Amino acid sequence: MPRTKKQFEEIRKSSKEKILNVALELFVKKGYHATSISQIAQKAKISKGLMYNYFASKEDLLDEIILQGFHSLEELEFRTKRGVHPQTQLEDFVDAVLDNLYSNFNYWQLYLALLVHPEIQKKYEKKMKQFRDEFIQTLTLLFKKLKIKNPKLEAFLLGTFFDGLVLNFIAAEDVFPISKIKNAILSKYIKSNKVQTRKTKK
Amino acid sequence: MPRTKKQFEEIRKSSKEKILNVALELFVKKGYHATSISQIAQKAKISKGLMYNYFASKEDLLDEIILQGFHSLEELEFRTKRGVHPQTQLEDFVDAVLDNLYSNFNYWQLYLALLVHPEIQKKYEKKMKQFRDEFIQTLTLLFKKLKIKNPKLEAFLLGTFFDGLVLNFIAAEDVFPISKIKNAILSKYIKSNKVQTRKTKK
DNA sequence: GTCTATACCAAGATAGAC
DNA sequence: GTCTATCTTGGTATAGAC
Repeated sequence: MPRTKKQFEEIRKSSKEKILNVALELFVKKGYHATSISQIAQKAKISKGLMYNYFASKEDLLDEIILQGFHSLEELEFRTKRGVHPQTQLEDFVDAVLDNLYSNFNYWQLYLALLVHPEIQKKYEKKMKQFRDEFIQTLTLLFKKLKIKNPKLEAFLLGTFFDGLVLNFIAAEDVFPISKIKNAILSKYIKSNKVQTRKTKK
Repeated sequence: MPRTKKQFEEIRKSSKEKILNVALELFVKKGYHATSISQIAQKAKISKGLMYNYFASKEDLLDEIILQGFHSLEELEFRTKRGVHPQTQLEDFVDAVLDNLYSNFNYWQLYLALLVHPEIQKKYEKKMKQFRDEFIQTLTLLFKKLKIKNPKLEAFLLGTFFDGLVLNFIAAEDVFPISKIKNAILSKYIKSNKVQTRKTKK
């Protein structure tokens, strides 16, 4: 019996990757503890036993997913181009964050889920703190260039807002368009009436 | 020595309340699924069996806690005083939210923990949506009075910011003082240079 | 109202066949 | 590499004594 393209594709795709993808999806949707190995195996169409060929334990599976997640999040380009007007730099930065937030949504969601429970958070504390610090630092520098008062506080506030944004995207059914959000943010920091000088990607 | 009805009542209440408090603490710290009945019983210094005298199941316990949480959150006074300058109304509103955020921190944290997992969220969806809608509605009205452009979008943005704030209070070790945060928020919506007209509570 | 003992089950993990 | 069968543990929940 000949196999369809899709079937072939599925067989070809490595089992490990399938497990990782399915596990991420379920961990995000139901939470780590509420998701059982059986559920993951079932959805990935493999046996429970096979799981343990690729991962030493359930926790090990989580670790790999989170590592993978941090890697994706780190693609966020923190460095800002030199020689460009700081106003444009801020715009680029906000663009980059919002883009990343959309394209890596699953990982952001996982990141939040870790963040809300102090005990769980501890394990990945160091990497998370590093990520946050880098974020705040870049933004603070940018605000300084823009001559905004209390640049560090403002950086914290904007970072905080982005966290809330992820949260709301998870919860909300009626989402505000990203371009409106972007412009609303920028207008708070850039006094010019013509904030929207360029088209947003989305 | 015979006990009165009232005394029994009080004993009953105190045990139950102890369970509720301990469970809230553990659910928030470790998460619902990661917390076992044994752990709750141990920390509350009661037996596992007694748990089931007060609550039909672990899930029932969670339900009661969440109900209690919503009740606390609802104490937030959404209605704004009439006859007062809208600028002051906004200030009062922000004050009220920040105060509530501090005094009911545990419940806000629980609220976020529910929010991050779509599957869990579904169960309490209706109550949560109602709470959010009321919040946004009040704020939108206030922004309209203040003649701010896109009042509904701005209300969403500020609500989003508050969500992020809870998240950051959970995660961060170095927290910005509440009065600075308050002033930073207000200065974004009130153009006057003299935002800080009154002392904040904290 | 509170405890101990225990039933029952589902989850994580391993062994060994193919 | 993948499966099925099985072990082991720890969890929820119940029964019954005090």
